[in-house]
Amino acid sequence: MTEMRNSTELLLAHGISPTYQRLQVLRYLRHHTKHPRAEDIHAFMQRRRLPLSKATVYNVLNLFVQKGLAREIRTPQGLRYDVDTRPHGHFLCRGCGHVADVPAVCCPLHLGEALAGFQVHLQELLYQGLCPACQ
Amino acid sequence: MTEMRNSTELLLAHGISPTYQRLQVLRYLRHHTKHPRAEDIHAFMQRRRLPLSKATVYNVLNLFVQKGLAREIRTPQGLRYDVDTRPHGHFLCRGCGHVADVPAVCCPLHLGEALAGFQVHLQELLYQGLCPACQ
DNA sequence: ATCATTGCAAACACTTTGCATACGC
DNA sequence: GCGTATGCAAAGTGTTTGCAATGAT
Repeated sequence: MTEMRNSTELLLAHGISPTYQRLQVLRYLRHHTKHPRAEDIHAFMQRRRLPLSKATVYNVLNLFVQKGLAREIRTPQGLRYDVDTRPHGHFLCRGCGHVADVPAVCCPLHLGEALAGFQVHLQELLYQGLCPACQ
Repeated sequence: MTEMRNSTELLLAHGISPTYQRLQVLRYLRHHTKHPRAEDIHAFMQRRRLPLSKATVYNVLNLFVQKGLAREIRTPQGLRYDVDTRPHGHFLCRGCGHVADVPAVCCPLHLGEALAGFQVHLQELLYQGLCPACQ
């Protein structure tokens, strides 16, 4: 991913004080585009012997979501995280478990008369099936 | 809901033997359009003193999903169930927790070139926000 | 009699929380 | 030094599972 700004600035811009652990999590999210689960992040840090407990991973991720820096992807295998908060959907392959991005084109934020009077704050679009490699 | 066929026939048509408990769950789903959680179904049966354990509720719901008789709706508050398996989305109100249906018009099953080569088996579309009554 | 279904309770996975320690301005 | 963040372990939640009892054909 092209880093438009460095991760410290990104945290500050979202009103989050840039601690060591938060930076590690953010950097992981920005460089690993596989939509990881909390467990993946924790395991990675453990492997690298970076200090970051599981509780902190969850705390940090929830903080990011709350501050609008990341979003959750609800899959049958639990929550995954994505630093790309622009409207777009996801495709979950039932074969390999990989989660791919789906362009926003496919998920209209504007509902037209279908939901007139409803205030939409968030949309989640998840496709499930088989990716080319798993068919 | 208009019962096109009775619930026993519906079970049989999906290759499910129509036991008492399965019929109760199916009837509940067909008559309560609020997209209930497993817990709601269990609580309802308890109140009515109908014999149906929590484990059986989960077993039956999973069986229905597996047999294509119902679908899961993944919300921040857990799984909800819907007997309407036709493609359509849902709107979750963050105020009252109500889940409303969103017409299929808004959720294209055909992805065009966006996901060419991917086999789509299932799509889930969830909007979150505030319903007219909660604004 | 046999096979499927149910119910209970225990197990389970994932996430959150309480509280003491450690850190940073 | 004080307010905040972290880490550990325990608690919580929603769901699944093992197994014995029950029910149906």
